Amino acid sequence: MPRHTHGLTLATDPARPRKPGRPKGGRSDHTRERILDAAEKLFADRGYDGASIRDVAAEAGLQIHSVGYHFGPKEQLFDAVVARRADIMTGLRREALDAARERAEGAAIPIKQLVRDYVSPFIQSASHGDAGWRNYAALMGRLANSPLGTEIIARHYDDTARAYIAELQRALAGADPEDVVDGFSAMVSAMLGICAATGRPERLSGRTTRRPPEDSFETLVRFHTAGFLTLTIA
Amino acid sequence: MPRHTHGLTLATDPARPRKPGRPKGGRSDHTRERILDAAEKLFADRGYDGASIRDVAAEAGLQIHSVGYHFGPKEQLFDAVVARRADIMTGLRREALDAARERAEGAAIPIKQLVRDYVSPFIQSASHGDAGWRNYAALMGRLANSPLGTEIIARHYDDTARAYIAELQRALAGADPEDVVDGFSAMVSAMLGICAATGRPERLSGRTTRRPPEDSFETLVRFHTAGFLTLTIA
DNA sequence: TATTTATTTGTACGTTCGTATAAAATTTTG
DNA sequence: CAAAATTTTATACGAACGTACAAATAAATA
Repeated sequence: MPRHTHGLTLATDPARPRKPGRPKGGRSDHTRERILDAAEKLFADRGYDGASIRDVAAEAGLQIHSVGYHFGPKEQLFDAVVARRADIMTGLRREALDAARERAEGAAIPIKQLVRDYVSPFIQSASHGDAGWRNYAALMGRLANSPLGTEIIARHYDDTARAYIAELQRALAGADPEDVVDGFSAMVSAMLGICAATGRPERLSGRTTRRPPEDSFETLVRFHTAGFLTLTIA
Repeated sequence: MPRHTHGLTLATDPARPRKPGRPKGGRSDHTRERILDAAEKLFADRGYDGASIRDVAAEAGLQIHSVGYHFGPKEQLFDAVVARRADIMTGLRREALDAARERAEGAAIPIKQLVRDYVSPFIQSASHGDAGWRNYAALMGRLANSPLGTEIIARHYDDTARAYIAELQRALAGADPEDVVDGFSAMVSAMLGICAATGRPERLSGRTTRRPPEDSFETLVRFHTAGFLTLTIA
């Protein structure tokens, strides 16, 4: 019977092929992680429709049907790819928000702190994480303005996004709440753009090598903090 | 012999089917515009790989091969869709830049003016233009972080983008030029996000109806102008 | 009026797509 | 050791894909 449910474990050795038969200890997580890594890479490079399940299986060194066996239809695989790291991302953002609330002792959290806390986990992962994180960052950029993408993003990111927006609105008491949402959306778009590695910044600046996302981090924080602060002066 | 070249004309009656045979006055532009409109809509809704040439032909009320006859391979059709309105967009931005230069009389152009001039044509078109412009805006949002998309964007938008960036760098003399490029990228991302109609702003703000891009325009200009201005205070 | 050119229609080819079925292989369970 | 459960391999199916070819039709040209 297929298992379309999953629990998150660490990826292990991604190179060794597997012989048929039931594995020891009931752990097929090894294979599952391999599939997710391959799908993450291919979805990032070619998009949802551009990457085929066959390609994913080949990239993972498996037969076609193994993918469907573990994750069901393509859309569920896609969701699983997004969900895996979204859970980590959301955990870090929630922690940071809780810590900031404690430090503020009932007062509003400073804007700069909110911007930094939301953006930092993503940029740090895209800068210092493994290749998987870089693929994930590129994938999220591609997803951002597509119908299927925003549906999945909504499922995994919107709750935390709303929590940050609520704090931003509190800190920007005089501002139009809709403007704050626009500012938040701009911040997220900029964050994704910095990590997406499209090559456009290089083309626009005449650079030959890519500027690491980390180097843009402080600029992004200051830029958007300043943007938010002008929203109060209506 | 197929004609894979084109000249831009106005779209005409998009509903009447066509009988075979050579049209009067050598004008097949009617058909070409119909195809571009259909492709624009479907590429925006489903992405490059998600929209098939068959769907495009059906949407335009034509047979499959008419599309290939007029535009050649799929990628050339895609480029033609982007190019059509990119030429208009670039024209407006160039005009605005020339006018601003004249008004500045040799001095640096104010940041707010540059932001407004670059963003305004796109947002105004997405707000007040016909359905084609709204589809185009959604399409550009989808393209932004994909390899094929950025390649095509580079071809049709980068020259003008560099001209604006040069003026921004001049107006922000103290700032790191790379930071200015980051700011410009953030501005473009925000512009696209506002026009993309993904439904995410509604979900994040609890709104039921969509906020028209026009209502976000002044906010976007102020927000990003403020962001640019902080780049000088290193 | 006869010929050429431009555009559309209709059909077809080979490939790839997502998904399904069947069987083999190995561990776990009783 | 036998039976059940799990995960792999292998193969297959109908549908849809991008592209191409040939024929038909009507305007333009001579």
